[in-house]
Amino acid sequence: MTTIKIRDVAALAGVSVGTASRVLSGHSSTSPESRRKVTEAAATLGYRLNAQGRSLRKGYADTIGVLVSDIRNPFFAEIAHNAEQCALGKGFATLLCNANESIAQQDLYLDLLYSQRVAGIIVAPQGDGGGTLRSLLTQDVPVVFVDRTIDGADVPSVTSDNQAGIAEAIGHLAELGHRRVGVVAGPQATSTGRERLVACREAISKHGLDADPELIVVGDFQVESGRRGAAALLDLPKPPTALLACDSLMTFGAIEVLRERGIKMGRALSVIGYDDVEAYRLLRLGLTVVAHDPAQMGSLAVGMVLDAIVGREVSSIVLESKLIVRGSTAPAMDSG
Amino acid sequence: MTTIKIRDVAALAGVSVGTASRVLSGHSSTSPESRRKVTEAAATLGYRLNAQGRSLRKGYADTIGVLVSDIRNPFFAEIAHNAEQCALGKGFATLLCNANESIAQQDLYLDLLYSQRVAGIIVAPQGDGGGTLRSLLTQDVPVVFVDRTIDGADVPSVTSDNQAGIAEAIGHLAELGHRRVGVVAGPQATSTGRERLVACREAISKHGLDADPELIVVGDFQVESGRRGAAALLDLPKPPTALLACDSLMTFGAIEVLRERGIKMGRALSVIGYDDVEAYRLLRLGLTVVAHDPAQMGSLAVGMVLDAIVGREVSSIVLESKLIVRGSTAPAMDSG
DNA sequence: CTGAAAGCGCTTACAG
DNA sequence: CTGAAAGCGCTTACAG
Repeated sequence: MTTIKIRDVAALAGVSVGTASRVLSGHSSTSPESRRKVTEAAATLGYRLNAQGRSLRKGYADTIGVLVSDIRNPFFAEIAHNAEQCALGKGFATLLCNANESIAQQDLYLDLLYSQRVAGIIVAPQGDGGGTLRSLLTQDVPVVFVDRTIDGADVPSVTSDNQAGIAEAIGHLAELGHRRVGVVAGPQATSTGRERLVACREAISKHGLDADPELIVVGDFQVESGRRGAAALLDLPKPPTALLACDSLMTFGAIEVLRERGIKMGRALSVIGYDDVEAYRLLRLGLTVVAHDPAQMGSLAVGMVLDAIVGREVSSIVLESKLIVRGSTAPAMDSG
Repeated sequence: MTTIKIRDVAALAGVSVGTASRVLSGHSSTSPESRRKVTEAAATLGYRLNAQGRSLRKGYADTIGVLVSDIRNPFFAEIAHNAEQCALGKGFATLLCNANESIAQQDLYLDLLYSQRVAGIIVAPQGDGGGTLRSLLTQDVPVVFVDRTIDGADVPSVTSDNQAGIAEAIGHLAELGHRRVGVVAGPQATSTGRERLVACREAISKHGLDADPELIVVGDFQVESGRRGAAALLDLPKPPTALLACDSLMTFGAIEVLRERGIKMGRALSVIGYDDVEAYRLLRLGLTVVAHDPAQMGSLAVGMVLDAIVGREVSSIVLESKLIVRGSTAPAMDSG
């Protein structure tokens, strides 16, 4: 069962391969008669295009690459899902890749996507922009950053206003009378991790809250680090009266610890989570969160990369990020 | 900035393209001297392989395709993640695609994967095996089904023993004295949806439970259908005393309804969920579940497809599926 | 160990 | 509208 190629279709249809190609790709002008014959022959033989051949000749493929940092993270799953659906609507298939929060794996998949000559790449990057990422940017494939950015890289991005969301969150806690706010920060190898931590420090200082460095622990955007971070904060000689976790997975971890210890959110401890993911709703614990919009990020990123592909100028977009107050934050109880 | 090709590397290194290719792909024998020169030239120029060219020539790519039914479903995200990591360890990059529980989209991506000439395809299929799927099976690309199967298709698969898990679940409820068990079943276009529903009916009949057809509602493996299904069951003139939802997303939906209505699980209503996904742990509501192992499914599927690629015989695997009893199931309260 | 050459499957100016 | 031919970037027998 040798795989059949356009030459076979042309032979059966009694036309040249050129004509067969023109019919099959639907581009140039063809006579109704050849259209009929070629279409019929292709159907009879079960012809299926070899994309390698086409792309090699055309110099690019009708695919875009989407590289997220962690496909099991519901926030990124949402971005990926929306990007993919949106791209599909515009005639581009998506190659979805998972960096698994590893720079080495990010580089590997970036290499893969480039070597597949995808028309464009959407990536939630990590690291310092060295390695494959840097060299990729010197190639002529459009790249768009989503959610995260790389310092100094001249790449259009769609991100959230981390600073504003965090400022609101800390401001809210300050208003409620909290002085010691514990922060489970994200990895400093990511722009979101850094920006949110900087914003925390600024807001803490601005409101004159306790700037004890012990109140800040750095996690890695994974559930387990949220657990460890929250536990460490609670075990402090002088524990915080409020907690802020800087992504959804770490928020999950933190909440688990509270549940295990029987600590009621909003009473003994105020808690603010990050990313208003669907799973929070299920918890029905009325979690106050810093919310932004992964679905919109995904769609906008696709729009940008498609614009870039056709050579249009694109500029970065910063989406809103805001506090949604629910029941998990409450006035501070006097701890001293 | 024209993209540089192997010819440029060869020129700079002062060797033929053949030698350059041999060095770069690391296959055939080459002299240390040419290795040095070519490697250096490639580095200097920032050469990056064009996978289109290579695959076209070799007839296949070092990639496998993984097509899941819904990337936002944590169960499939887990399968996808493990498959991808496992494949990477064996030197294969993964092209992850999302059918979004749509047969049309499944076909589209199947087409894409085949046209990319991936070395093998892992798919959680849906539908009757018509369309692209059928024609794909006549091609010579190895296909492995994961989680789901297609009736009559001669394709190796790694699945869970749905029948056993469901039998245990219903048996457990029968033992607790439940007579009216409500079932939120999965879509009948999927093998898992069908198998689980059949198993429910069998077990209900075997234990002499109430076989009222109103007690069975069919959903689509999405949260919203779990909500609707559970609501419909609870609104029955004679509502069930126990509920079984046949996948994790529908379980989420059902739980939401219970929470909204203030129904305590395990007291007023016994509940059994499906898939022991991580998110359940967070709920800390002690959900009794039918559990199976998506991570293992993903790894095993990769092993099978790689075996098939090198021409080894592979046979289907059925993994265990079992009931984990927690607090959400309790003896039936007399409702009459 | 190496070079010259053919060819993987496709598309697209170029003539006609 | 159509055919013949070149060429996309790579690998691999084939000689040497």
